[in-house]
Amino acid sequence: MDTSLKGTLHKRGLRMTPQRQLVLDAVRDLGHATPEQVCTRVQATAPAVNITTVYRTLDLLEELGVVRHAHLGHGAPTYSEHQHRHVHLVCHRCGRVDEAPTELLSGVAERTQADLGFRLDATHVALSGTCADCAAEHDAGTPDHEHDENDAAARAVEGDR
Amino acid sequence: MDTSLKGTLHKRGLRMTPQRQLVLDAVRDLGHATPEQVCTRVQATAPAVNITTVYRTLDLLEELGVVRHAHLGHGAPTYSEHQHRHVHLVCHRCGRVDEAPTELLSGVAERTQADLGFRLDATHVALSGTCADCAAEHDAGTPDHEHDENDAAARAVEGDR
DNA sequence: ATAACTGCAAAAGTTTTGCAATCGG
DNA sequence: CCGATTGCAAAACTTTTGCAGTTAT
Repeated sequence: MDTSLKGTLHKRGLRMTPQRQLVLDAVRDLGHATPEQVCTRVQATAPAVNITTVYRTLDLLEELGVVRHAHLGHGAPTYSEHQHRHVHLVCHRCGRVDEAPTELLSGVAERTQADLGFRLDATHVALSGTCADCAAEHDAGTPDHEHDENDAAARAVEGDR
Repeated sequence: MDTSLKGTLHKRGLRMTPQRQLVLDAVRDLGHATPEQVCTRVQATAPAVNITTVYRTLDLLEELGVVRHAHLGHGAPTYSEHQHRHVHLVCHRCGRVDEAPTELLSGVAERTQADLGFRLDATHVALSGTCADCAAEHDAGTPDHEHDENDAAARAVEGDR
């Protein structure tokens, strides 16, 4: 079967366009990207492409199963290739996104299935925490902040319970 | 130490107001709620309260460590009591939110710490998947949809690779 | 009294929609 | 050619901000 984007589109009576190829390329290159980031990347090559088209194309590619999105914490969803399966580890201090193999959650998946009948989709998940660098900084006593997450407040009350 | 909201506020030179109490009550009652939902709930009692106040109050309560927010998948963040620690399991078919004890992820936390130095915050996380009911429906061959997530598309292409 | 707080209106940011022009097959 | 696709402008939302009036202490 035809696995190319063009082929996938044609099967549905849809058309191949330069914009669609560029959006897909951008998603592939960027790894995890918000619609805005994808748009910027696309516009580096084709400045005329409108962000509306990016939104529409991302939706379409997702419907086709070519890309998927995950919610990595704050506002915007991020898109990545559907094939690119992994667990996201988002640092809520610096925003960095680490990746881990989906096997990381296989034990958890078994337990949610057994206990609650809940089938875990490991790839759509974003685990939140503090990355190695920020943890080191923090331990070294550098109390700097640059993000919106509530880790400071959380820690502050950690002892309350 | 004074653990009441009033006391917590006073320690910082802030004031107790009916609005603040109502917002906190709403968060407690609702379990997981978006700012919009909190606002609706508050307005059931005090219709004059503005959504701006709800946003500001949620931010404040979070800063005080009284509530926390988590990103449960789609757009809006949801707020819950800070003490109410658990892992969220969001069904991307029906939107239902199950809860599981944070211990569910303790093994994972150890591994991310060991492998990547990543310190997992289990409570800020939303694990995504299919809840028992929707899984049953799906297995029974009822292909109905009501949500924005990409599970259908994902499954559709599962065989492509 | 007086500084914190609130409500309102307006701004800012993001995503969606309507439509005429364009372009792929 | 014909209908899918695009770009633009405007709409629809959600969240934030500025300010004058109100209220807790």
